[in-house]
Amino acid sequence: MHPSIEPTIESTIKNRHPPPNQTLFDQKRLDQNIQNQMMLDLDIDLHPVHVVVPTPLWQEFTYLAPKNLPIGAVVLVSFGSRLMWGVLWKEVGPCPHTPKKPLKTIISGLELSAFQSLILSPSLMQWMTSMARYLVCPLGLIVKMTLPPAIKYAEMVLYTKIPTAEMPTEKASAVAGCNHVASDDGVDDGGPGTDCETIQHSALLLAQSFTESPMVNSYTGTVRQWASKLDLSLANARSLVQKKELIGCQSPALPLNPTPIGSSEPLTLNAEQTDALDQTLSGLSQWPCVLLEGVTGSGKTEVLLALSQSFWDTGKQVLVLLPEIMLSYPWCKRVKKYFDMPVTFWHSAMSPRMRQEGFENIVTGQTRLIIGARSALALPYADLGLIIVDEEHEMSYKQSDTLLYHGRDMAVLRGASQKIPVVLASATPSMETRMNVLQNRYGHVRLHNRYGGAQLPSFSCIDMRPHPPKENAWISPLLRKSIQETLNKGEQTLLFLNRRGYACLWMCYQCGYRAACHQCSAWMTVHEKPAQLLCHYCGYAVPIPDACPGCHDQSGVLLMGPGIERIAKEVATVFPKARTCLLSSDHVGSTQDMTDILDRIARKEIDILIGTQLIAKGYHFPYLTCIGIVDTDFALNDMDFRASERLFQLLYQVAGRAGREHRPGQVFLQTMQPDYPLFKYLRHYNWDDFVQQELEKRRLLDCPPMTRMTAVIVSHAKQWEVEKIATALQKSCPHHPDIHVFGPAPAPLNPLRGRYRWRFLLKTKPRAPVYAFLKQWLHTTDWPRGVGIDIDRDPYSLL
DNA sequence: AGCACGCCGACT
DNA sequence: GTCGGCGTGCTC
Repeated sequence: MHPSIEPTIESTIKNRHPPPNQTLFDQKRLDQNIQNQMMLDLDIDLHPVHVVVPTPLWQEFTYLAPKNLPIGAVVLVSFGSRLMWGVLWKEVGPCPHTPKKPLKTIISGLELSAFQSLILSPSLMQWMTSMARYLVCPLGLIVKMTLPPAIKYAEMVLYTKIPTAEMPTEKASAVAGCNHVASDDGVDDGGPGTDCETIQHSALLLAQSFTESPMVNSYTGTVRQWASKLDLSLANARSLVQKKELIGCQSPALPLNPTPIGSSEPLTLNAEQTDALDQTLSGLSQWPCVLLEGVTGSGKTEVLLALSQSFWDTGKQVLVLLPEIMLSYPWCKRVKKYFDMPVTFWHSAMSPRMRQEGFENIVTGQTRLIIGARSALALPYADLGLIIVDEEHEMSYKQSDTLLYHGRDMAVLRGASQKIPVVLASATPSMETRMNVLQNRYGHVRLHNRYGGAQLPSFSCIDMRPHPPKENAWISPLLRKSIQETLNKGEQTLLFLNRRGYACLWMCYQCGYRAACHQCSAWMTVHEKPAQLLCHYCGYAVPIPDACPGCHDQSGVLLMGPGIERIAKEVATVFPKARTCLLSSDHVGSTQDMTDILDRIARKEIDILIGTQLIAKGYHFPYLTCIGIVDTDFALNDMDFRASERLFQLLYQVAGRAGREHRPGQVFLQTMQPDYPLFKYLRHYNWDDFVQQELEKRRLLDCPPMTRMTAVIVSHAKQWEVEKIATALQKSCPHHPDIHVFGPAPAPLNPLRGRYRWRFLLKTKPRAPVYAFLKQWLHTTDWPRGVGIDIDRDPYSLL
């Protein structure tokens, strides 16, 4: 049995799915076949093991596995009606539970035991367990992140090349046939269970003989990697395997490719950066995690790249986590500037081909720099040496695609589990990270100055009270004047307003009807570009009505609260000649759109940018010198305890876009409350004092980071069902001295997406046994269908 | 979560 | 008569 036969097993089984007029494939016969094949052909000892499959189930599933398969091996099993790749998690005792049916046998993993590169390390598995416990979710969901769906795991087999000239034919055939030795009964003299060891042993010898021979190219890779190395099509590379020119081999000892990295342009750091690099390196020997805090434009990225290089030099992989995939473009440009090395991207918007290629490169260690979104965090890296979490404070790290977790926190957890150093980078670190620094749990390195002597832009408030903004006049005369001056100088302006669309409310003059979302109890936002009313919470959209649905009046509507589209309209009338560009998630569909726009800005093809928080991130605009913050007052009334922190970070980041090179920048903040304390700190970029008073405020309110919180959300399509369950839960709530349960209370914005939600809020002491508490409370009874119980650890949104 | 099975309405 | 809706139940 050659390893290349392995995918064939999979496809054979898949082909057994019911041909049109036949009954379903006979699972029992299939199992028997596999088992027989294993027993007869290979005479392998089987034992019961738990395999964790990527499903959201709390049960454990027991299979029979060959004894030589290691814990952590990635294996194919038949699960229900389909085949799934899972992880051989643990061996189970001689007498596990008594299943009604005979246990199924692992389908593959056997051939791979000698050749596969995919075996999860104990420390990775430990992190996965910790993560499942933190999230209070089944392990299967974590496995789903580590082994993403739609990856062809059967193709993860490693091959090495037999140089046709040097390799004697007999040796080659002996090598290629080494598996047959095992499958031919009687040839091998070993007793039961030794065959696989034989395979492994010969494979090992083989691998050694190759790597030790100077004549032989020791490159090791998957078929796909060979195809790209030899510049062949995948099919041609596969035929090399058929022709035995590529033969299965064991994963070589890491570092795989300690080849030096070419550099296009030397990466030179200034004195402050060099100092920061040294401090970070020494900090990482002291703390598991170091915060690199640098003002916007201080050249953090260069410090991080220099740091990464020291890990690449030892063959280690570096993972850079970004809150938005859009940010990978500026990062990639910076990398390409200094290093001539392959970069692997990992995010949700990748094509299946890129995904497969990237996964193979990550797992085999072919790539040493991975730039990715949160989802890249759980992958089974060959040899991860450093995790960088850029823009550490970004709340978008905590978003729920499938599971609700904070990318930064899980990165720190993985670092701790696997002894991988973690660097958090930000100009405006979060209160949580700040707190960890204050408690001496993290190291702290600062960059105080902008790179190349650039200055932070001057910051001034424009008091809007004397001239309150009028309909279609949201830009104050002072700001207008400044924009004009900037235009005259041929420089760029950014108008910032964190409100998508045209207006945030559609309201009838006559009867006061306000357009609301049917599913979310939220007002519909008026959009112009696709002309529609849109719910920002669930995406429900309707055409803008011609007449008021309430009173059928056609005379007119009031559009309350300007969005950026409306500001754009005002700009068009005030500065008709200026070239403008709208930047929000509604106007930028893809990474490509974003890179196009960023390039246009860099080429000075745009004079006035009008954008939401999308532009506040980490972009570099050399000609941007004037920033107008149109309105932030709405944010001052936010009930969320993190509102001030968020606003400060947002405005600080927006301000950081200006005056990045030698042109000094100016920021104008329009407000009705110029005396608001936050603005006082902001004007002087006084982050430290802001943090101090903010932490004091949190202490008084008993809020994070002084205390930990967990939200438990009960949801159902019917209002009274939720109330019933919430009340029942309140009664059954256990008691623990370190856990205080508040609620239940109906969530704000009820219903959301057609579901009613009630919330409990748990405030807990640092070491409180939250997992055990929640398991006992919520998982002891089976809830009726339609009931949702969601747990949000360290919630960031109170919605 | 998937996916199959199962039991009722509108169609070539 | 079937195609197809989604309710229910299972996955070693």
